[in-house]
Amino acid sequence: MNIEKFLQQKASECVEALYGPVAEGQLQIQKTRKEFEGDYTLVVFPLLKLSRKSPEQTATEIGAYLVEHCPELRGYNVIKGFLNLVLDGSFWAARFAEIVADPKYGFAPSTGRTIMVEYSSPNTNKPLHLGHIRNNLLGYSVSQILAANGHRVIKVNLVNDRGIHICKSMLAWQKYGNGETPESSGMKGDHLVGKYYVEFDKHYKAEIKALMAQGMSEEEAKHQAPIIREAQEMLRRWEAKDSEVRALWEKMNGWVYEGFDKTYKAMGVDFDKVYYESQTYLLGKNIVEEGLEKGVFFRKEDGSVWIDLTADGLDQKLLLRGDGTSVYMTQDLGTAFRRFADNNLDEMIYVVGNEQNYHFQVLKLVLKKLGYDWSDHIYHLSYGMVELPEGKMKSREGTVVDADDLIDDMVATAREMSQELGKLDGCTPQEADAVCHMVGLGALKYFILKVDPKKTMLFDPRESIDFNGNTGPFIQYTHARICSILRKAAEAGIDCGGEVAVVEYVPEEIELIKQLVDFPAVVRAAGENFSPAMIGAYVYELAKLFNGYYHDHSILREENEAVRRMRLQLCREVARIIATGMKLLGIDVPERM
RNA sequence: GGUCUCAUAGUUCAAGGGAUAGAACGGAAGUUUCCUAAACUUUAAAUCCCAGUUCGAGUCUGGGUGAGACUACCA
Repeated sequence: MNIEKFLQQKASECVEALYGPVAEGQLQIQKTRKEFEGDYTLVVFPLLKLSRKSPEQTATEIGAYLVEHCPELRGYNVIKGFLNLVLDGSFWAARFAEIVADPKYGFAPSTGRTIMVEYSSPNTNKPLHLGHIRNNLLGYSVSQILAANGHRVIKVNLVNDRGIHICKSMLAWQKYGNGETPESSGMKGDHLVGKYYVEFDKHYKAEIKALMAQGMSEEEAKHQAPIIREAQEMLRRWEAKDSEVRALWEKMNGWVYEGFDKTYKAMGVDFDKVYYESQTYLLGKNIVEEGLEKGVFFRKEDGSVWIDLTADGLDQKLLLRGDGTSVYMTQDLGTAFRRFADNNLDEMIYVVGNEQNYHFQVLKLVLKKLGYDWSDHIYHLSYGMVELPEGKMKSREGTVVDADDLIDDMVATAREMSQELGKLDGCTPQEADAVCHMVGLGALKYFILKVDPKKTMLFDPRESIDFNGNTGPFIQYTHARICSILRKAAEAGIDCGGEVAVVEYVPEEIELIKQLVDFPAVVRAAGENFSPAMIGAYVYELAKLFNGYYHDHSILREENEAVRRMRLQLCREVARIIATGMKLLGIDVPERM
């Protein structure tokens, strides 16, 4: 049950009886801040116009009325314009019993809505880096959260597998690779291809420099450098379906996919459907035709097609080149159309960095102007860049943080710490590996997801990600501790099933129950805001509350059997919600660590 | 130049117009004969500047300052 709504209803009846009709927004129920006594607080300032009395007097009148007419309330106190309400212990016992009885606690019933989430969308010319990690973790987590909110979610990846940048790697490999393969070099496929992308750039730069030394302008040199012309020729051959180029393309992309699969697997993300740009890049031309017919687009003398968005505060935007070939926007129009038509989508979410805000603004606007109402159901989940202390990552300057390296580092750090603390002494090597992977990735994922997606975040590789404090491992540790208690209880043959025993709760127990009660509302809010960070903050708070409780109160040593049983049940529910919440972030929790 | 985003302890992050701005790391000081000390407790430390709206502003509005992104017939 939603307690805020419940109290709002009660307060509404009360105020109506005392002062007359009230509007919805005038009744503000919020959780009472820790430093005051009470569970929920009614802010009475908005009601003063109705009551025509002082804040204190109004609050006192409402409080007295509520306590008299609402058996769930045990008492109230007034501080300035704030009416703090204290709920009865039996009320919390009832809420707790509801949670225990609900195996799908926190999950909403099916909404019947279908939402597609596109994320990852890598280029196949270089390995994944830290920026991709944020994208992947966000996309996966948001998908989980939306599913928990009752939506049918289709996770898709649109792989950018064609274009001049792909040809650059291919050409460099052909020229300088000497037939090197992932097997012969022992390199992961995506890294091997990435190496040749860098190699291309090196030669390209050298050629530009040489041409400029001969007196050519930089601009011209960039166009005239033989290696770039060769790459462009390769792209033309690719588009003409030249069998030799296509074979090379397939071979090298195959290496990359093998590498990506490993990275995705290590990160624990997956997709329901993978699109390849080589198969979608011709889409959208019919939409361009349609736009021309409708007079929404116009053609310039050279044959290129544009839309004029100056009236909307934007610029003119190219939609089709003069030679009839597509640009990014063309295919995005086409794929959006195709996706809505084929999947009967209610919503389409693009997890793409905020550097493409402009692109998505245009995309939505163009579709809107064409009369497609579903453009309102396109949402660009625009996340901020991950910056290094020196600023933005630049692949050409070698300042990128490689995804595989980072994951390996995190797992290695987890292993070192575990060994230092002697945490995994009784485990088999397999169990130890699994825990180190869980903890290392938990640290990385939580570190990234706890930050509000839309904000630019900073990552300092020199200060490695923490394992103490507001971190993934802290939460995982809390879970492991609870599991340990439950294990010991089971070994001792202590039964902790059955009805929730109604007993007096200590304040820390009420706090824990309150936090558990909030879970469904947090899941809903996280879904509405596409914000894994909200789940992270919630689970951290829950873990922190539990650690304080654990420190001060004995669970297994409690002598009163009913109290001990209640405490064990509380432990079990806390562990369950921690695990559930972390799952929504894509983070696994260990049973021991 | 134009459009947009951001600005909170030394650092990294929180705060649906509400009370004395929360955490964590780092700093200082403590806690283990007792369910895992990757824990717990205590402590010092912050809303970029100037106006405005409001009973009430970190939050909304205007102006400034600073940082970043975008403004390709690349994707």
